[in-house]
Amino acid sequence: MLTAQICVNVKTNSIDKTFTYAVPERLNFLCAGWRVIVPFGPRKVDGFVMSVEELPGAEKLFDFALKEIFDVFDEEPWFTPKMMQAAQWISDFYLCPLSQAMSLFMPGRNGRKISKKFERILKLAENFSEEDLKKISPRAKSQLNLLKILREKKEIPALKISSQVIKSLEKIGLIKIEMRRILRDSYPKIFAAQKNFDLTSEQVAAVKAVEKYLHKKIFQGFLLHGVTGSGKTQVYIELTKIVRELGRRAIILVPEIALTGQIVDNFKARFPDVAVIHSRLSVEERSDTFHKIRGGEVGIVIGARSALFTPIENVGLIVVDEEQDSSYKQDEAPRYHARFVAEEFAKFHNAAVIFGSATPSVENYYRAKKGELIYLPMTQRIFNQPLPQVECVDMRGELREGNKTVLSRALQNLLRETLKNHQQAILLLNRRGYNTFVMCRSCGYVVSCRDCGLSMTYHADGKLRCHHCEIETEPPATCPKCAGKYIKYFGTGTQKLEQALSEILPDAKILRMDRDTTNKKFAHKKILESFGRGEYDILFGTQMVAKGHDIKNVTAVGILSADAALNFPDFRAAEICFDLITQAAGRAGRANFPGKVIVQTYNTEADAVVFGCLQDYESFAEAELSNRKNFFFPPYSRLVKILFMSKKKDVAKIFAEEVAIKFNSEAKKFSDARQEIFGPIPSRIEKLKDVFRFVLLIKTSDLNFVRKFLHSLNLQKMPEVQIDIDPTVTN
DNA sequence: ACTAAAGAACTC
DNA sequence: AGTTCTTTAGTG
Repeated sequence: MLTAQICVNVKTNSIDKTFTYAVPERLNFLCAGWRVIVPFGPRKVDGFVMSVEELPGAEKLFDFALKEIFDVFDEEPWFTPKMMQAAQWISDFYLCPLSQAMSLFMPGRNGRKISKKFERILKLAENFSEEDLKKISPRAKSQLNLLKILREKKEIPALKISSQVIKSLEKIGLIKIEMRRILRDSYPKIFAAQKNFDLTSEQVAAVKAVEKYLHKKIFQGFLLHGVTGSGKTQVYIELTKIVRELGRRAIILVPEIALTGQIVDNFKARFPDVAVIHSRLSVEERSDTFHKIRGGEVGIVIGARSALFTPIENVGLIVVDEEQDSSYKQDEAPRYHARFVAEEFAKFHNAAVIFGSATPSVENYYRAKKGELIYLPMTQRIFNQPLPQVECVDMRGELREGNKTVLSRALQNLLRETLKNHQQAILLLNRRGYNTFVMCRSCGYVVSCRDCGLSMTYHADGKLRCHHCEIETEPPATCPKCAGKYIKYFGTGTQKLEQALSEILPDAKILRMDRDTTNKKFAHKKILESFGRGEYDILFGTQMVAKGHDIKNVTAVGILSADAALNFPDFRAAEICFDLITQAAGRAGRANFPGKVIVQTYNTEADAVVFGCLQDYESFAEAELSNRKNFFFPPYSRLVKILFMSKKKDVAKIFAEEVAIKFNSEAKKFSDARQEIFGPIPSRIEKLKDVFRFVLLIKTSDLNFVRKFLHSLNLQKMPEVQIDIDPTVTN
């Protein structure tokens, strides 16, 4: 009997095995990779064929009757062997069900039918000859006309041709009709020729270093550490050219596609076969892109982290641009880190992986120092532009001297001067909304979200909004706790900054960019283009103003609250703060004018601020590494976060305590490696929709041991437990 | 003794 | 996840 191992796509953790199904005769062509529909219990679900084998006497091997596969989903296998290998690896490493890992490789979460658009194409019949023209009555002018056009153009869409004409010509066998799939692509083709500048010697060196490995077709990781404006993109392009000439393909990962329009444009302008993949594409667009990739028409895939999960074959190069960016981590299951997965995939493909950044993650910097990654430094900006001059302003001093606004006097002066010189400025304030929290002056009550307990932000439309779950409420007129009337609004968000700017600089044309103004597709691009054309003087907003664009006339940058990032209770806070300062500062003075940057802070002594203002990555990284070493944080350890949930507070906590005790005793018995377990502690979001949440955090130098331990307790199968390997948020 | 509700087991 | 089977708690 022909049987198949099927991974059923049901949304649950408790199933992590395949099921054996009988393959009916009419589906005897099935092989690994097909998506199918199978009966499962009382219902029908979609599933993935993991393997097909002839099992003689299968009827007797099981003490139940095998069910038959019901139907197929597509016209061809959906998963390539590489995709299945990769999914299996993700499932094993991140302790998630295989079905969940497989679902990453589909345009939508489940295999629902996706509408495909077809058009009818007219062609001349193969045996068409000049003689055939005479067969047609001279009165049938439209028919003759069509044949003549087809003789010239070989094919045309049927849409504009009268159906009667097509019918009669097809009837006598002079033309044929083909169906062709229309592939939707919302990215316009770019034809503008890009100037090719001569590479700097550092760029040449970087390209040469990688090129050796590209030719050898073996795995190797690289850290391309280039200051902002050093031309990392050009290095990616040169390497992609080499890989394409070798007949292999490239994957270029960028943090969030909306913020990185320029990299897409640069690639599209130079290569004819670029596909763009990211989460804002519709399922249909993505499905069409998959189809193109599967057909081998695509040489380069650019996109956010999900661009790793396409049917691309024969990959020679994977680039992870801005590798330190936290958006590479998926914060829902499967909780993979695209930076790590990219490296693993590069191993599968015998490809080179390039991590690029102006401020590398200290993890990768450490690996580069050890020689695990080949270090490619680029310290010079192209055209030898000087790095901008950075000044640090202590906001405690401003307050003492009577300036209560969000803009220090130094920054106000810089903005005035910039406007006077007809140059542009960028201001970064990493909080959206109007006021960042609402508090009762009498009892200190802070209005917080009913579901997740985080403080609510007041928005200019008069609503309070939770920035975690986006729930909306009306602001209370009196305190819900003590009924007091003195409800006050504190903290400045981008909306309030907008008002402050228009008061301080009434003549300036200002443009806000944050999540609230960039909801629509391509809104980022439109805002940046408009600013780039000089239609505004000041662009201000959240961190998205600091990323991935290059606007020539920007000479001033203000970072309004550099240490807001520092106050997050997270071991990466300093790194994020340093990164933010460097990114923002890098926007200034990229063309002919030297830039000036003002960093406002309440914490002038912090390493991240001090070295950030000095633009001294090495010193910062060394200081940070020594901190990480002291506290046994990555790269000196790896982290595993386990979240326990329950409607009853004690149940979650007690279970977590039991796991912690068990871990300690098992670790003592079976592992010599250094490991520490913390908790249970209440999660940052202590209670979400009536469910209590407790966290255990494991620091380990033996990740395999921890994974085996969790597996032995079957924690990955429990719906009330979430496992996060290499978490970015530890609470 | 009986019933309703909560938990556990199972899905080829 | 959704369904069914099993155990437990609640009722008079």
